[in-house]
Amino acid sequence: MTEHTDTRESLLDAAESLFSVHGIQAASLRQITQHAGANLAAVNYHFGSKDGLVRAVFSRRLRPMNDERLRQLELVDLEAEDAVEQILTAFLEPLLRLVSEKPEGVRGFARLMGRAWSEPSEEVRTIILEEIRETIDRFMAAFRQILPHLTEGELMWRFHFLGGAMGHTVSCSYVLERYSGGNCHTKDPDEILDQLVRFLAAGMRAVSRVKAPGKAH
Amino acid sequence: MTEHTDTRESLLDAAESLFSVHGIQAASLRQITQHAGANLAAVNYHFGSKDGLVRAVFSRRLRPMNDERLRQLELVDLEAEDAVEQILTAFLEPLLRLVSEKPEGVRGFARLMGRAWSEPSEEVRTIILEEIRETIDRFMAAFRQILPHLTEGELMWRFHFLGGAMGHTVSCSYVLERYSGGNCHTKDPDEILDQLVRFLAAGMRAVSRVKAPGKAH
DNA sequence: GTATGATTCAAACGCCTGTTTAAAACGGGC
DNA sequence: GCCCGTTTTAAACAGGCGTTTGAATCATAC
Repeated sequence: MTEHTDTRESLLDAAESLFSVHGIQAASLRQITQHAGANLAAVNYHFGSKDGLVRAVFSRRLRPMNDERLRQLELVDLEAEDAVEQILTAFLEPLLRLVSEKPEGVRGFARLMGRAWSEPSEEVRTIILEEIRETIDRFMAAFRQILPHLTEGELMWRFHFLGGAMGHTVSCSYVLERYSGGNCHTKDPDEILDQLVRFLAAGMRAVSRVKAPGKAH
Repeated sequence: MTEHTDTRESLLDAAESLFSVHGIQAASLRQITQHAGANLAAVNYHFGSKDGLVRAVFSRRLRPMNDERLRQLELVDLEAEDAVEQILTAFLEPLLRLVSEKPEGVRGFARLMGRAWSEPSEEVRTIILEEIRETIDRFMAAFRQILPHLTEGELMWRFHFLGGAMGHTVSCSYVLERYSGGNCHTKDPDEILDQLVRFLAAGMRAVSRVKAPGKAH
């Protein structure tokens, strides 16, 4: 019988944690296996290669996270005055919630996720993009519906900015923590979410470059 | 006589370009020196170590860029209605201009810069932070002056989001290029600047969490 | 020309990487 | 008891890394 998920899971946890601290490339299999209490060869046995491990680390969390995002999106009232805030919350909350999750490794994933957003490695970006593409399309569609005066290009730019602010926030808000001298509570996900939504909602609502801001073309 | 800046400069160019494509850690000295037409030992001779090279790559561009930012900030009319846009432009334009600069390596620096923002390596972040700290303080002061209703925490969060959107934009707008199917002109710095400023200005102006949005406390 | 300091060069150093191997240990079915 | 597929183990592999060395080359000053 296969499926002794014990060391397999330990490896994922250790990898997730170490990837988030040192970066994917810099975290070696020797570190990871030692941290997981497993043999060096275990990674290649269970995942085929380091690349396979990377893929597994992301897949494990991305799928449930994006499912949750879509679940929350379905509950949004697109007619409401604060529809923009509701959509943003649906997109951001499932990620930000991980920041304060109990096992340390999960918290690491949020950091890892934000950094992976701008990974140099084509491989990593491809993995994430495949996993997240449908989610992005669905959220873009929602924004398109409630912000019809925006051009398609504007919509994409703004979603791009949104992603940048989000990724930067989850991956290095600890920099802000040190720098702000106690003015920012970077450990409180509700605070982060509130600040992010407030900022991004205003940005999404900004007047269009084309002249007619209040009416669809 | 010392100061044969020929290979020294070639090394900086090659490093800048390769760092931006593969990441700092993944770009090897063998790649870099070969790309620069220099000997492997040249890096250690001219810069002492790979770390020294990294430091030099950043310093070469950061100082002039931040000088230009501060120069433009001095010209901003803080009484004007579009003061927020003016400040944002002063901060963003010097970086975005590099994206379209003529030598390929310079363009690379913008990408590198955006990615370095969330580098795992403490070393790299320290280098950048030292170089940029005064600039950040000056821009924060300007925002504080024209947005007095914001709390200190809110100001920092919003500047943090600003940095995230900016970094993400310069480091991986090529992803957007491929994904957008021609709707976004990611090669046109004026277009990028316009979209960014429009979005971020609205975000900076968003109502404060505390109840009094129009008046200072 | 020759001495001098700066620069380049090929070669090697020791270390760490991801991966592979073949043998050992384990664990339930018969 | 033994068998067999799964999992673990220690050891080695080939190759890349940043760095060091000491001799060769170059440019200049005398």
